[in-house]
Amino acid sequence: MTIKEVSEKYEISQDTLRYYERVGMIPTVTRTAGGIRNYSEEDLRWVGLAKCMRSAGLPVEAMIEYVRLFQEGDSTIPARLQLLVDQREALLEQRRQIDATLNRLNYKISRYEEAVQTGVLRWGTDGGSKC
Amino acid sequence: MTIKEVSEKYEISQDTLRYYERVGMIPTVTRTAGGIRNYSEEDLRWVGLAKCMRSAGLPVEAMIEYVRLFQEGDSTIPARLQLLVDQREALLEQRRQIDATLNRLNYKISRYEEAVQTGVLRWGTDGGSKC
DNA sequence: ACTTGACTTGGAGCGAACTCCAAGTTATAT
DNA sequence: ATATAACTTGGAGTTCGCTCCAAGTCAAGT
Repeated sequence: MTIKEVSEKYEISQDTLRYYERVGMIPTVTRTAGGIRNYSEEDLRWVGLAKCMRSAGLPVEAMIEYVRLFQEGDSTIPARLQLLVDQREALLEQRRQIDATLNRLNYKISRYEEAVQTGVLRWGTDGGSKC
Repeated sequence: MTIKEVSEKYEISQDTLRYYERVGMIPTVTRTAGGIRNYSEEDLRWVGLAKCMRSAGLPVEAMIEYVRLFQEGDSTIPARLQLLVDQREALLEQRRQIDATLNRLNYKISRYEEAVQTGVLRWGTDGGSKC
């Protein structure tokens, strides 16, 4: 699969695909004899994983480290597990923050909807929101 | 309340507090006769709101726009409502991404935990994860 | 053989959100 | 009165994650 096709399939720019490879966020991609990228099934799985992690906001650095450990072989399995657990914890924390902010946003939105209806904007000190 | 106290209370650096004010993410803070920041209750509420929104990853630009509309008065209430609704939608989308990534991460973690126990790393094509 | 278009690398540039610095001013403690 | 610490502004610098560019190479069609 060419870089163009991968770019379209995953909605990632060609520049970004090359960047991911360059910094080690995915392992070096298979090439043709002429040196042109020819993504294999496995390459595509790495692209998919990279896209997934980035879309949730996990740092590029974490993926780089994961790929590095992966390439070092089975002895790094415990380290990889630890890394994944750490990143999961980060995502759970991020989700808690989002939920707290959603609560606050929902409260404000309800006040504003009321205001748009009645013309009166009631101002609690923000509903005692925890965030 | 001095900038130092606010910085400690909200765990935001003094530089960041000044930056938020400078770019308009919070309205201009009350000053003493000598020109030193003396955060009022209302100023603190703005700081709290800014911190909340940023901790969830909402763009500084959105808060700047919200503050701008707020200062323009009641005629902007519908616009503010719209802005808040848009930001809520962005957060909900972000949370969906996080959940998809958590699913994938949980799957991988379970495989790795198994591997650490048994010494065998079973490799599905990633559990058919949707992300 | 030649043109056209897609691809290559290396490196520079960019927007977001801080973060740091310099030079000067204000408040506090002796 | 004076040293010291905390504050002020304006602007420069940093990090992250891309994104763009230049100069050159490769591949496909005529």
